[in-house]
Amino acid sequence: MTMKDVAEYSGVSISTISRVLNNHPDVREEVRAKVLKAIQDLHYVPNSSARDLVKTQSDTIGVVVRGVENPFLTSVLRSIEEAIREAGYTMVIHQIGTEEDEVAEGASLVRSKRLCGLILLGGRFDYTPEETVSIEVPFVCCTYTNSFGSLEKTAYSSVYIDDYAEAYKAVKLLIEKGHKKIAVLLGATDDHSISELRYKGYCDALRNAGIEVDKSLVEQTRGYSMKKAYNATERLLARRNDFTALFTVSDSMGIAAIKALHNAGVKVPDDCSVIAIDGIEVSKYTIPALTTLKQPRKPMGYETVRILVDVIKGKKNCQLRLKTELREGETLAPPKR
Amino acid sequence: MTMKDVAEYSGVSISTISRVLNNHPDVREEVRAKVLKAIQDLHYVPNSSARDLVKTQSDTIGVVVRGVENPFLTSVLRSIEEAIREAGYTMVIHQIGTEEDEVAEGASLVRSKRLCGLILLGGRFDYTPEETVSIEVPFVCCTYTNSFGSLEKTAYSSVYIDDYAEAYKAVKLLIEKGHKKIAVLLGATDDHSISELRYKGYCDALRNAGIEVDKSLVEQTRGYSMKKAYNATERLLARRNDFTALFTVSDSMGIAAIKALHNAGVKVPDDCSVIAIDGIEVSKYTIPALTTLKQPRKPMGYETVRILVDVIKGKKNCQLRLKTELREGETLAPPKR
DNA sequence: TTGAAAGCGCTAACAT
DNA sequence: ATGTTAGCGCTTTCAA
Repeated sequence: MTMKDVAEYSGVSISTISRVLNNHPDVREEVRAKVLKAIQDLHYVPNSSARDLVKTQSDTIGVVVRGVENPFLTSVLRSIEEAIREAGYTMVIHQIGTEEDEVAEGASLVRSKRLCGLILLGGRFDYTPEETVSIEVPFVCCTYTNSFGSLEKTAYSSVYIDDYAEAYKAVKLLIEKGHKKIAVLLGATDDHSISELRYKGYCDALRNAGIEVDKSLVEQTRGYSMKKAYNATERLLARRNDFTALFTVSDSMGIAAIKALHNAGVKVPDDCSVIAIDGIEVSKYTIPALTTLKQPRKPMGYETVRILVDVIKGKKNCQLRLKTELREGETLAPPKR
Repeated sequence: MTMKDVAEYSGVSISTISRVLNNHPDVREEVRAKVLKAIQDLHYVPNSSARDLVKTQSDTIGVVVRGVENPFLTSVLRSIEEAIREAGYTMVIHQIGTEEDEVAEGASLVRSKRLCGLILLGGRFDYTPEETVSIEVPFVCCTYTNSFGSLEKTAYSSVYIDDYAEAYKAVKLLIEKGHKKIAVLLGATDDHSISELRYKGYCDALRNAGIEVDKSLVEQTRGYSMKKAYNATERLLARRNDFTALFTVSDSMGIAAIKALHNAGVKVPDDCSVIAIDGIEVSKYTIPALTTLKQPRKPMGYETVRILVDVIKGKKNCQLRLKTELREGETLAPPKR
């Protein structure tokens, strides 16, 4: 079933079919109707390979995401998908594992599928100009920006929250409640990731309040699974049982940590307050509901696509910083001791 | 950057490049090495549109999923993706909204991308032969089967759990604990969906235990979001406050229901037991941890792909029924009253 | 073992 | 307003 079949069926040439398909103006209404009917009758669907081949670039935007199992990224992905569709583009998702490199994978995807743009959803913070040139098309980093890298501002776009400042804000909330012994659960303190930035925010919030950072209150999960967060909390508890508050870098970690605290007989929030960053849906329904700084997931996805489309159409690259909003749950209380 | 460039760079013809790319045997080792080097030097990546165009079918498997926001489906998707990659195929995901029709979308995708096979992840249970012929390639229903439809067994494949029997099992567990007033939370009782099947299992488990089905203990959420489940539980509680156990058709609903019960002062499991079906990760970490029948998500994804690939290669269609496994949480107790 | 050449289905420039 | 035709980059006969 090709354009040729449709052409024969409706008694016109294939160029006319093409014109109808692409909404070109110069087709007689009568002919257009006839062709449309033929397309319907034959259940004709254009071959996108042929279409992409002849236009040396497609209308396809690639999204490279490291692991769809992350519920936060999943919900951003959802809004990216909506936005791409609304903008009239097609999306192709490419999932990668923890070890794979999103830039290399993305660059390969661009060439292979002749993408017109690329979205990196949850990636490294330290790209170099050398590696990103290989991407060749406009790209935007979604949920993060090039904090540790050496990219020119004009070379990429990003939509992100200020991880340092937001973590600072979260910890400050704990301090304002009266907490002094505040533990933190994070991926790692020195991996050039979101964790490192948020760790800095944690440290500075403490220092600016005159509290010294105590390394034995810092626990690294070495991964983002709930299981690892649970185990890390157990390690933390084995070492220290006197902290009155806990800051976790993600909601998932927060939920797992609360469970570990609970199982160890530590009541949240009475014995220990907990605050996190993300604001995924399920953490509204945990008991107690998690207090968290909610990332604007929907705007994040929509703005990412808007900026990408703008850059594709010739506008300048830009970095857009979004703000979180406190979603009050039930995990905050003043310290008892 | 095309094969032509690589050909010129390495001083051979494009057919030779093609042979190297496709691992054809008759290429001199020396020439093969030269070509491979050229490909590396030039960072050449084949244009998949051109490749797909010439081979009238691609090595691409399409996955149509209704809403990635469903955490259960998301984790099945993850294993499908792994399995497809391991089998040497490429995956294209197509998300659809609640109102769209997966069969029509899938059929269109097949023609548009010349797919060699299709996976429907979470779809309707009532396909007719007339609509599925349009799919044209082998397809498998993942997480469900054609319980309400009229498809011949030879016309499709599926990998699923026995929703009726598993719901029966869940409710039986509650009955064995001594419960008699058992409420149920589901999407709808008559929508030809997973909810309807599980509702039947609920009814029969009660009847076989000599308990009459009480309609006022049946609450329909009319959707699968946590918010709707929460609100439905509130409606249920407003109507009845004497049930001692609750069966929910999904983990997400179960978590939301527990929250609603908790907020209404009903203690889980002391005042009310809860059991669900799915076994997603987060429900291990809620307080109390949800008792649930865990679906074999990983095997489900892998078996789906294995069967699809088999059918693509000429084997017969088949329906594979998997079993759940009880994951004991902390939401089951005998009734107090 | 290698090269030349004919399409795969489509778009767009050109011709009518 | 409509038809003819030259590719887009690749695979695959067929010839050498």
